[in-house]
Amino acid sequence: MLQLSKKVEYALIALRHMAMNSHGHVFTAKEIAVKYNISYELLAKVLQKLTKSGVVVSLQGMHGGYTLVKRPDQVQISYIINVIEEEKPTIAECYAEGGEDCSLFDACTIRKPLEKVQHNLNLLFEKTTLEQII
Amino acid sequence: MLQLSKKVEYALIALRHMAMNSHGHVFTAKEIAVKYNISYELLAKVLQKLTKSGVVVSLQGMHGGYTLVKRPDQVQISYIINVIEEEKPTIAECYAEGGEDCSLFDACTIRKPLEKVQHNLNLLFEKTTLEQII
DNA sequence: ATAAATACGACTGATCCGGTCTTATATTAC
DNA sequence: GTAATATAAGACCGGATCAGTCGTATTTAT
Ligand code: SF4
Ligand code: SF4
Repeated sequence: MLQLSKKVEYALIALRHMAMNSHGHVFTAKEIAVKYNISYELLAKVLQKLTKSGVVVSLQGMHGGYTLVKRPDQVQISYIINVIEEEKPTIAECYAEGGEDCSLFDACTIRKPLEKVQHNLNLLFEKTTLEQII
Repeated sequence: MLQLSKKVEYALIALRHMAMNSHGHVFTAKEIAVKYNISYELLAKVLQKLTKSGVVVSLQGMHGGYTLVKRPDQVQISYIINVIEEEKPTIAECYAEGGEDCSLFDACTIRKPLEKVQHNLNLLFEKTTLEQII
């Protein structure tokens, strides 16, 4: 309940790892997975998503790997979650994109008031960047 | 991901319903379930938990039901979640009570920094009370 | 006695999620 | 040009969680 998924945690751990060390350095999925005891295949998929979203760039082939290309203070946690989960973090399905198919939608009396909570959650995850977790 | 469970939503809807109407009034699980299109049995279990935690009191037998006994501004959402889920809302298992059995615990580098986010989430759910969603 | 309500635990089906496996492709070293 | 090493991408699986249901006991007003 309310918890970040493992994939998001792995993304944050990997990104933090990259941010901590010299910028421009290339890290392989394997070395990060080993260092932090993360499933290699899973981490690889996470890094692939981060690549597609432009947070890191990848180099294929031998001596390949991933490089962080955004400034840590420009990488919002909300963005990472959005990239990995492929949806924004919401406290109820009706706040997600096109999520008006809750059967209670019309009768629901808490949707409107909870928008404030949702908004505050957005602010929290937006103001928290990679830099904060270094 | 990050979403409140249906049970928590049902609790909030029911509590709001009670708070809106005259204090001291007795509401049955059935009438609330019908009004908001919620599974009766599920709502009943939710109200039972709220009873055990002292947010409402129950009257058994005919003409029984539930009555809100706390002032809306005294009922924190964090408390409701805690009661219904039987655990505090956390963004990672390691922040839950006795939740140090994450296999990454030692190697994890984001646990410490994310405490701040957890703390802010706590504040958000604590400062949000039933009164805010009326 | 009967009806109407809460109390409580067992059960079920669907969905989600962490993790694995397989195959393809790209790049470098030799 | 072949072997080695890396990313890319998608299929697959087993366990856990969760919304919802059911059955049964108990309480209380009429
Ligand atoms: S409409 Fe109400 S019940 Fe449905 S998801 Fe939104 S808040 Fe929850
Ligand atoms: S220790 Fe790290 S990986 Fe484990 S639950 Fe806490 S934050 Fe997540």
